[in-house]
This record gives sequence, C-alpha cells and structure tokens, in this order.
Amino acid sequence: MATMKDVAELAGVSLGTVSRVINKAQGIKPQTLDKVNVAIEKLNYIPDQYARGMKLNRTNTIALIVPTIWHPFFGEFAYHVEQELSRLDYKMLLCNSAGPEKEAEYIKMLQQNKVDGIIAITYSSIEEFLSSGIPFVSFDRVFPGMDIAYVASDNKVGAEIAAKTLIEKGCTHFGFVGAHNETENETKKRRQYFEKTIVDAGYKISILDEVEPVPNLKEKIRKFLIANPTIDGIFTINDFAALDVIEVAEDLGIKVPEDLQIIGYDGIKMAMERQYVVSTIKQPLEEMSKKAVELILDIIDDKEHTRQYLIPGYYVEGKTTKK
Amino acid sequence: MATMKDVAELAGVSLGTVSRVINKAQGIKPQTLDKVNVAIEKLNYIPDQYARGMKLNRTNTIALIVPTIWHPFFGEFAYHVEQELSRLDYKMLLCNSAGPEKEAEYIKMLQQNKVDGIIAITYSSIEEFLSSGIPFVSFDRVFPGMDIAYVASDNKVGAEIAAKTLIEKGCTHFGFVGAHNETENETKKRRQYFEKTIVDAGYKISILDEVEPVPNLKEKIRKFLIANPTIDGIFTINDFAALDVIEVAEDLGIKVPEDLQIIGYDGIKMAMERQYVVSTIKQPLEEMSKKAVELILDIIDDKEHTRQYLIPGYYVEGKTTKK
DNA sequence: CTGTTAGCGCGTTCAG
DNA sequence: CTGAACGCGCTAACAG
Repeated sequence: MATMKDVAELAGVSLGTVSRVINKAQGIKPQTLDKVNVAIEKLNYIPDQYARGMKLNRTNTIALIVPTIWHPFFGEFAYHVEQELSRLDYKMLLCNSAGPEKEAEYIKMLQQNKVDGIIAITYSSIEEFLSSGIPFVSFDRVFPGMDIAYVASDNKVGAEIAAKTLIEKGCTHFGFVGAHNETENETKKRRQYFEKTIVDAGYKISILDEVEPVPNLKEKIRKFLIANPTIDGIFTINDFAALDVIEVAEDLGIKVPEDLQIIGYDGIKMAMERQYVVSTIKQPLEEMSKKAVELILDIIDDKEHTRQYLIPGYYVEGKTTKK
Repeated sequence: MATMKDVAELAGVSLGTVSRVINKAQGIKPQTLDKVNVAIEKLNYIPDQYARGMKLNRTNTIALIVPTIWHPFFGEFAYHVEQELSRLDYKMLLCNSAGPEKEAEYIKMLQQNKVDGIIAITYSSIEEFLSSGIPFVSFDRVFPGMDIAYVASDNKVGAEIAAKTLIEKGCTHFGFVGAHNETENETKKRRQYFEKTIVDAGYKISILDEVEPVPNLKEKIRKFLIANPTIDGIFTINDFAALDVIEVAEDLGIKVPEDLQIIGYDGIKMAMERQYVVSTIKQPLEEMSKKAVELILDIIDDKEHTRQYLIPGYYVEGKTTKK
C-alpha cells in the first residue's frame, strides 16, 4: 500500500500539499496539483480512511441494526438503506440484533468503532442508545415525548385505508388477526384504527389479537374462522399473518378472495422483482429508507431538521381481494 | 470519550501498562491489574478500534458482497455469516453489488477501509479482487485452475439427488427449466447432471434453458408445458423458477403435485421461521457460511488450510412432490 | 513486572 | 501558495 509519504516524494512536494489535494482544498497551483495527481495515479494511492477517521472522528460508516436480515421486510429495508448510503459514499455495517442482549453488545462495539451513527429497528429498550450519545435514528417505532429521531409508517392511515378498502369491496363482517407484545408499540394502531373505522361505519367486527410469542397462531386462526363463519373481510397485522390466514382458509374450504378477502400489512415480496404475496398496505420502504439516511446524516452534521417522520403507506392489490 | 491516557493517569500507571491490561498480556501484578480495571470501569473506557487497527493493520471487519440483500437466498446467507462473524467478534460490512461496476468501486472502498477480508458472491470478473491482494473467499462460484478460495454447494450431487428423487416418485417424462448466462458457471451443472442421470436411467427428458436475462420466463414455460403435455416431473434451476412453473401449471389446470411434481434448488423460505416454498435441493447455507468465515479468517491469519470446499445439499420435501 | 518512546497514516496548525 | 512539525489513540520494542 502506498502512503501519502510515497506520493509526496514521487511528486516532489510535501505531505501537507498532498493532503490538500486529497481534500480538494482551494488555491493550489495547477502545476503542483497536476504533479500530485499524476503521482497518486502512478502509485495507485488510496487514502486510509481509518487513519483519517482518527483525526476527523469520522468514519463514513453507519450501522444498521435489524432483528434479522433473513426476513423480506428487513431485507428490503437494508437494501434501500445500503443503496442510499453507498450513493452518498458511506458504508453500512449490518447487525442482526436477534434479541435485546445482543443489541447492547452492539452499541458498545459501535462506540469502539466510531461508526458515525446508527439506524435501528429495535423493539427493546432504547435508553442505551441515548446515553451512548451516538447519532441515532429509530425506524418503524416512535417514541412519544422523547427526543428521538424516527421514521415510521403511519399505521393509523394504513389501518383506515385497509378498512375502507374492504368496505368498498363489499365485506360486511370484518376480522382482525394479529399479535402484539407488551411494549408500547406503534403497530397497535393497526388494530385500533381498523376497528374504529369499521365500528364507525356500523359494521360488525371480530378480533383475534394474541400476545407474542404465539406458538400456534394457525390453530388459533382456525378456531377463529370456525367460530366466525360469516367473516368475509380480514385485516392482518402483517403479511405473514395474512399468509397464515390463507392457508387455514384453504384448509377449511374457504375460498380466497371469493368467500374471504384479506388485506395484510407491510408489502413484502420474496425478492425485488417478484410479486406482492397478498393484497396489502405497502410501507413505502424506499422513501422511508432514504429519509432515515437523510436524517442520520443531518444529525451527524448537526443540521437540525424535523426529527420525526410519519410516512403513510398505500394499498397494493394482490390476489387476496376482489378486483 | 475517555482515552487510554485518562485511564493511565487515574490508575497512576503508564500507558504501556494499560495497553497490556487491554490486551490481556501475561504477568501483570494483580494489584496493578485491579487498579487499571477500576479506572477503566470508572471512566467507562472503550478502546478505539480504529486507532488500534492503524497499528495492527487489523480492523476485525469483513466485507460481504452480494448481488442484492433483498433476496431470500442472500438474506439467509448474510444472516448466517453475520451471526458467525459476530460470535468471533468480527463485524460485517454489507455491500449490494448490483452489477459489476459497483463491485469494482467496492473493492477500492474496501482497500481504503482496510477490511481484513472479503467474502463475495460475485458473477463478474474476479481479477480485481485478486490483484488487490486482500484476503478473498468466493461463495457459490468456483474458479477452476485459479488459486481462489471458495465455498460452494456441490451442484452435481444436488442435481443427481433431484433426478433420483423424481424417478423414485414415479415420474416418467422429465423436464428441466432454467436460465443461464455466458460466464462459466457452476450452476450449469444442475442441468448437466440432471439430464445425464435421467438419460442414463433410460427416461425421456425435455429442456427449457434460456439465456439470461429472460424477460418473460413464464410465457416460455407456458409454451414448454403445452408442447410437452406428458411431462410429470420437473427440476428447476432454482426455487423461483419452480414458483413460476407452479403458477403456469395452475393456470393451465395442471395439478401440482398430482399431475406434475416439481423440485427446485436452493431451499429458500420467506423467513427463518417459515416453510420452504417448494420441494427443493437445500443448500446448507448455515454450514457453508460458517465454512466461508472460517476460511477467510484462516487466510487472514495465514493458516493455510484446504482452500476449496464443495458442500453437498440435500433434498427437502415441500408441497410440490408426492409423499 | 512496569515506564518510556517511536511510530502507524493522516490532517492541521504555523511559519515561511 | 507550500513545507515542517505536531498529535490523534494505540501497540511494541526496549529499558530499567
């Protein structure tokens, strides 16, 4: 590896001059600039970002913490974040938190490594992130009252769209299928506002809302569908739950979407070029990812912008609703 | 951020001593060790990995390059790699190569950043990796004759298992559905040995093997199935192709698996806890990932082990074959 | 067993 | 406009 020193020698200038060229400083004599550039080219010199980072306290690296990358929602999210980051000449350190204990470890690791900031989907306690003083953006979870920057989808609007869509498509007895955990959670609005919209419109609604973890959700769904044979429109907490409902329905001889229409949430696909797996409320992940990146960089640069973004999703028609 | 100097002062020892404590050196007086540890605790001191990396030329970071993380196969792979890496106290830099040009950029970036090594699934030219001199492990692609470390699945064995399984399950007219590109490619063995096994067994086989990119694979499959109505067993180049075959078959009123049995390749799921989407030849990604990590670390440490691993997959029964 | 010191590769004064 | 010198936080070699 060639170093700045080598370049300086070859170009017949001093270290400082080379540094200035690298950093595109003003007022360098075109001639010297040329000499240096030639030397850089010749030696195939590449500045060492870490030596540099040590001085500047900047590493141009952002950490992304997700529960697991092996999941289409997080996979898509990570994809967009990385694309955006790389466009801006940043790198992405990826962490599967896979539980609260590993998250804490990661924070420590990230401090050591001086990543410039963290974007995280975390469902565990956030205090450690705050106290660490590292620029931090929360994704998909809001922290009411706390001064934490976040980007999340507007679950209220999404739930309302789901309800209205099912009503438009002629359903009369509605169901909600989901699971939740104890933490105060933005996703609870999916049930809350779906229920409210249906009730306000004067329709009947039945709820299946288990507490996580749910070992045998399908069995629960089975009983739920049997107990409520008139249900003809279901909104689920996410697309995976919708897939479960489909399987159970098929098993019970209930035809989707003829007898039962289903709308999920998230908008997952198996891969970018594939179809959506169910009719769904799509979270605009590309837009959200870009916003999250913009936010974290603004925070790093101390440009204070709006720090909280709630972005609405939109309905995507799949094969689980009537045309 | 506290530094080593602060710790040394507070503990009343010198920098070197603190360094020794951090690095768990032998032969430190228990008393001093204690003093230092207390000071570290008190100051909440965390060593700066980058300053350290500058000395050691080690960053404890591995880059993983995949075409796109938004894909269940690469998602699972990245998941396992990260898990293993994190277990060994390494971090993972994730890169979506999304085409050859970005790959080259990444190599440069990675040199700058002194990642200790690269694990890559790359279908473009490999020369740049080699010339860069960075420890490198190729995944899912072998380089015959070249001294490149790789981990890949044994496509020959997989294809043979697929053929034998379909034969066992009573098929008599076989089909292969796939696509390939011009690069010399290990995955071509999937077709090659499937075909050979079927022919050797004395059965009839029909082939649909397009050149990538294939804009309308489903239409091609449709024509293929119509032209070959007696096909009752199909092996596809990967699980996505199998999904396409299923959709077309359903559309044509062909029942899967009653009329047509299908075996894919890869063993993708939508997420860890989900089912396999089709009967398939599963690539043992967890094992392969661990091996890839082991390999890259061995190369970094100059421990010369076997540098080429071909790991056989195994048959997984899904819903596209008879019991 | 511990303190001292010389860099690692770079950015940034501060003089010229 | 440019060069020399210092220091970022740390490790390693060498003294003591």
